[in-house]
Amino acid sequence: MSPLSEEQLMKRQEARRRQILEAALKVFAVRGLRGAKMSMIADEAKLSAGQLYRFFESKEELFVTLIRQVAQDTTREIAMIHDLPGSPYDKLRAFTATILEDKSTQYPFKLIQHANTDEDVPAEAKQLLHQFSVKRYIEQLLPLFEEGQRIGDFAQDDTRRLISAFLTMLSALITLNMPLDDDHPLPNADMLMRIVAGPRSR
Amino acid sequence: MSPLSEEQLMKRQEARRRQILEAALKVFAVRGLRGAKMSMIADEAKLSAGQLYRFFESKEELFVTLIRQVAQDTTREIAMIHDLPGSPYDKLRAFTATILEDKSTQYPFKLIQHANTDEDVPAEAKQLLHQFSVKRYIEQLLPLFEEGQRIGDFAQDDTRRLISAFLTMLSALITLNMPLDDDHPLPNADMLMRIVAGPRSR
Amino acid sequence: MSPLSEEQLMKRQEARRRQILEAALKVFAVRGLRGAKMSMIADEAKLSAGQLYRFFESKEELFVTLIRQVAQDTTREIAMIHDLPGSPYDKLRAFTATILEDKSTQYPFKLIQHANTDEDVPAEAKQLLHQFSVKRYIEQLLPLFEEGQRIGDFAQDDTRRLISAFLTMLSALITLNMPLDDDHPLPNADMLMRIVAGPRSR
Amino acid sequence: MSPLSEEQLMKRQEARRRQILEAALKVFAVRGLRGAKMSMIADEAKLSAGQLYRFFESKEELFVTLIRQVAQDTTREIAMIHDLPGSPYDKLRAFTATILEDKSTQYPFKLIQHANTDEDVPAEAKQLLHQFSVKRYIEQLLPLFEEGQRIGDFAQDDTRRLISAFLTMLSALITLNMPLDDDHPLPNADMLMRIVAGPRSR
DNA sequence: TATGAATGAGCATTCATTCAT
DNA sequence: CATGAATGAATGCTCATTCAT
Repeated sequence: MSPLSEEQLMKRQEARRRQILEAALKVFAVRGLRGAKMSMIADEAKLSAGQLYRFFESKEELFVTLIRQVAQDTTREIAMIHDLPGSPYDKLRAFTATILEDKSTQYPFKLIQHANTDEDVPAEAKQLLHQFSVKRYIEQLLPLFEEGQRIGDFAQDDTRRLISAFLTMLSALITLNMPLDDDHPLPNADMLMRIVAGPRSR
Repeated sequence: MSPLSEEQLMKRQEARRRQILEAALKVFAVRGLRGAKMSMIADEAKLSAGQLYRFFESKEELFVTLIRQVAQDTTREIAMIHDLPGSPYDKLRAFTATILEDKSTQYPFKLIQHANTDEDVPAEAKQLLHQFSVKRYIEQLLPLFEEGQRIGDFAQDDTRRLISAFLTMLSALITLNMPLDDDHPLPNADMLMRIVAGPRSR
Repeated sequence: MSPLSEEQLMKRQEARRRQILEAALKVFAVRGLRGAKMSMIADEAKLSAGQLYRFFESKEELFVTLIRQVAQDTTREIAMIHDLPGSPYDKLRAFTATILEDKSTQYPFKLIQHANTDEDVPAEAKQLLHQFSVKRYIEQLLPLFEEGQRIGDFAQDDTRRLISAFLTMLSALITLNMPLDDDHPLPNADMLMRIVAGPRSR
Repeated sequence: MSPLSEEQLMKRQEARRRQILEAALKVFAVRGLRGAKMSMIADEAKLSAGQLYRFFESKEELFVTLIRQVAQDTTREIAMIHDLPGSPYDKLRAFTATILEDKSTQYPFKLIQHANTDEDVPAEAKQLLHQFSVKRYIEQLLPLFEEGQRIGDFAQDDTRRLISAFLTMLSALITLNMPLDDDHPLPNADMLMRIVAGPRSR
């Protein structure tokens, strides 16, 4: 008989699995599918490379699993925007600021970027993202943006297109990750909100 | 023996070198440092793989050389903004639109993005970019932005910071290259100009 | 502490050991030395992989042990031929038919084939087989064949050579296991007996 | 320009390719698909492992290519039986003797055996063999056997089944390759012909 | 000098064997 | 003792770089 109860084993398995996914998220987010080495993920997760294969059949499966999870997580993350206080503008601004400031929040977005732009990303991963993340984000944010437009705080563009533009810029900004120039920080949430608010009339 | 004069030889050498750099630009821009294979660059340049090594010691040196050249080229490219017609806003908008529409103009920017975000990019390349390209861009655009701010068309942020933000977003947008969502196109020049124009007062 | 007496323990040990050998026989017979995975043997024996190593130092030792045991078992198996009814021809034919029809009887023969033909089989195993199994089989079958020859049912070849040829063909047939062609079954016992009976005079 | 003419290059390529196939035949025949290491094939062909991949995409493709070629070669080999002198029995006996004596003729047969019995052999290879080799062999030998039966030299079994049995035994014998016992050689052609001739009436 | 063939180091993956629990 | 998790050596395959021709 095993010295650990079935339940304990399951828990440990699950913990280990999460540990790997967390490590893989960091490494894949930073280095992309090709740049990430299984050994790096193993190191980051503090286990041997061989162990990874007890949980995931291949590097590719690990990547796709991560994409799947990230699609879920970010959906949940975005859902929380509605609970923030204030007007639609305030909510979106606060949400944006949080993402731009919190490094760990950025990993998922960076991973998504890599999945969208890297070569040799399995088609399944690209599919997953388009079907389950971006489109869903737009639908999630639709009420907020419509309200923002209704009360005149948001630009009067086509709503879905406005959301898409905003997400694109936010995503790009996160991926960029590094200020182009040491003396000047990355654009902040206020800068980004100009996209949404629309231009000052000149 | 040689049917070519010394001078002709030099010319051929130089042409060959430029040919390689041009090919490398395309391939590195699209696939990044790791994704680009020397064989792809050789194919694109219509040369044998061995020839690359007569001009560049290694893939890495080729990459760094390219970065160095691109830093120069883009400086020249940006300088041309001053010759465009109209107000500072008009000039910047036209410049932005051109870049977003013309694929070949995008290669240098994509390369710079890769250099900034990819792992394993030689520190020297990152240095080069920070020192000689972005800072220089900012100084180049400074008069234009100051004029734009003076006549009230541009937001009243710290000027250098405003330029930095604009360039970051432009750069990110170019690199992104792919719309996040099939149904919605990339943000266009007008969207991007909202960053510069500043927010509509709410 | 132990709820089992020394003797009971010994018994359990011995049972366990037999259980492993039985499982290993099946797996090695079907997949050969290299194709057999220790985990498959463990599964087949309904034990953990680690347990195998309490009884056998290595995969190789397990294999050699098995060969040793199989050499003994088959000797006993063959001895039973003498108890079959009828003439030497009848006995041999019945024996052959049984082997060709009964899958479980085939495991030992398949294992022997693998041991003889696979690369990387420890020299010790090959030795063992030659010394203790085939030679012994021949000696065991010698009286039967001599009697068969005496009464004119068997071909008048050198007796040992005739036995060797018959065993070789039988062994090969068992190992082959798969008909070369879907539409035609494997040669049966009667076909094989032609070797022993000798050719029809033409 | 290349220092070698196009034609010379092609020739060398082709020679190299044949060199690899020859080496692979030996190694795969002896060790099977799994047991054969690409490095062994490279060694046998006197080139580096990396080179193999300039000619064949993968170990599997190399294996399947070999199977395809062997299916052709053996068909040609067998066709030559009709040119041998004497009666059908004489022809078949001479053919059998040649195969059993000439080691190099045995590689293709051994390879076919491995392809038929090893685990993890690509389905395509198994298909190829059943479709293009065994069935074809039977059809090729059909006239010979029918003639042999007509003149009473061959047993009166179903002709195709008789051929199948003969081929199976021949194939098994070749694969076995090693005499079961040092003191007794492998069955020879005459032994094998007993299958075809049918049993001596007892 | 130009070619592309050859090498070999690097990485994904598998599995015998060990060992913490 | 029993388990199965962990390790690491081995092997298929890729690709930067070198070098014979």
